[in-house]
Amino acid sequence: MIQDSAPTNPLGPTPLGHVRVSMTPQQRFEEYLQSKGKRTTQQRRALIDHVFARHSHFDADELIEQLNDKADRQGAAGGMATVSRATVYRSLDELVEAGLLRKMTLGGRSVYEHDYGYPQHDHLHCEECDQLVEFRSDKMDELCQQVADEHGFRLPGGRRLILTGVCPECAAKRHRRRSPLDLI
Amino acid sequence: MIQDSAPTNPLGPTPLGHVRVSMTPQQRFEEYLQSKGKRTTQQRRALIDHVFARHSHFDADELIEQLNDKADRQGAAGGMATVSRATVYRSLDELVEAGLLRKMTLGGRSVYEHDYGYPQHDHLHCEECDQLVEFRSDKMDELCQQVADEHGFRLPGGRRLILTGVCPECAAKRHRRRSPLDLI
DNA sequence: ATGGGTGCAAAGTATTTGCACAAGC
DNA sequence: GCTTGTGCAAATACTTTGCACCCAT
Repeated sequence: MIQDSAPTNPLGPTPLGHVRVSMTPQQRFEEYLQSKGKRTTQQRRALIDHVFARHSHFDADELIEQLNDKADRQGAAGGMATVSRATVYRSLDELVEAGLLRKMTLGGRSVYEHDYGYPQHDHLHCEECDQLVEFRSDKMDELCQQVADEHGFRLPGGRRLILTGVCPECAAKRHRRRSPLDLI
Repeated sequence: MIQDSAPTNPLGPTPLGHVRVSMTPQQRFEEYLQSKGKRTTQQRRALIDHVFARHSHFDADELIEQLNDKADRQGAAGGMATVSRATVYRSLDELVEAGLLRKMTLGGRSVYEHDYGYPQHDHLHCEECDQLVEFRSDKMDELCQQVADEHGFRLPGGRRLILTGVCPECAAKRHRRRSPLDLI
């Protein structure tokens, strides 16, 4: 389970605002599917609707669980398709290929976030609790580009930069563990 | 298989030089083992000798393969212990805990590099060929610290920053693929 | 001798794939 | 109807773990 930086407000405003785009993710996905001769299925629709309902980081397992919960809650009447594990993995690849999602690897598993309609940014990752915090820095943009240039690296589709450390909450826990006085 | 930036010269000078340390990695590991009441076994010795014989990035599988090759080549006479898969994984954890190795996750698997006697640095990672290039940047040091501070993150034991993109070689291949003229 | 260490094989975890059936177009 | 998509279950890749035997102290 990926912890976002504001886990108590999953439906709140996105941390970094958003970029104006002319199509909804749904429309863009449909366009992508058509251009590839692929079909618009109930599963693909259910998946993209769910994924773009809110801005958060997630992995395949969370998504599978959430989709199945949702389908269960709506019951047979809701007409909501269930989506199998294999289809979720296959669809996530398509959404990445379509430029709608961005994939990154964090401590052994794949984590996804919105790419379409969302600005370039980097991440702070807490290695203790897995929390993922987004940040923007113009200086970082420049510096990354400079470093990449020096080594001939291209950063197509935007870079992926992850700064791993320990978040404030976990740092506090660590400190507490080391200071028995707090327990008196 | 992890590609290092200078794969043709595995025994050459380390990319970023090294830091003077008062103990060899072997000595330091032995010290760590003793402090933990652990034992100096043939397997642990074979492993640390091999790992610190040259500066490179590696994963568990490569290490297992290399150790077994080495033991085979030396034959029964060489007295070189074989090291099982499980022991390699267990020992790598110990070397990380001892501060001798640094572990990072790259595209789904764990990759290790020297930490002891090696300066702080960051990595460029090619997402096509998995090549890993080290770089040093004072500006990056400052900027990372600043970003971390702003978000209350601590970067204990040195940060881990990975900049993912496409290396010069893979960028060239990509370009070639898109330019059929090159094939005429 | 004795408690930690090792090897083996089995179990986990995350993801991919082959194939028969279902469903868009 | 024809082809793509889906679900299932098996396969794969990487890592961890239980346990009986081994060996460093």
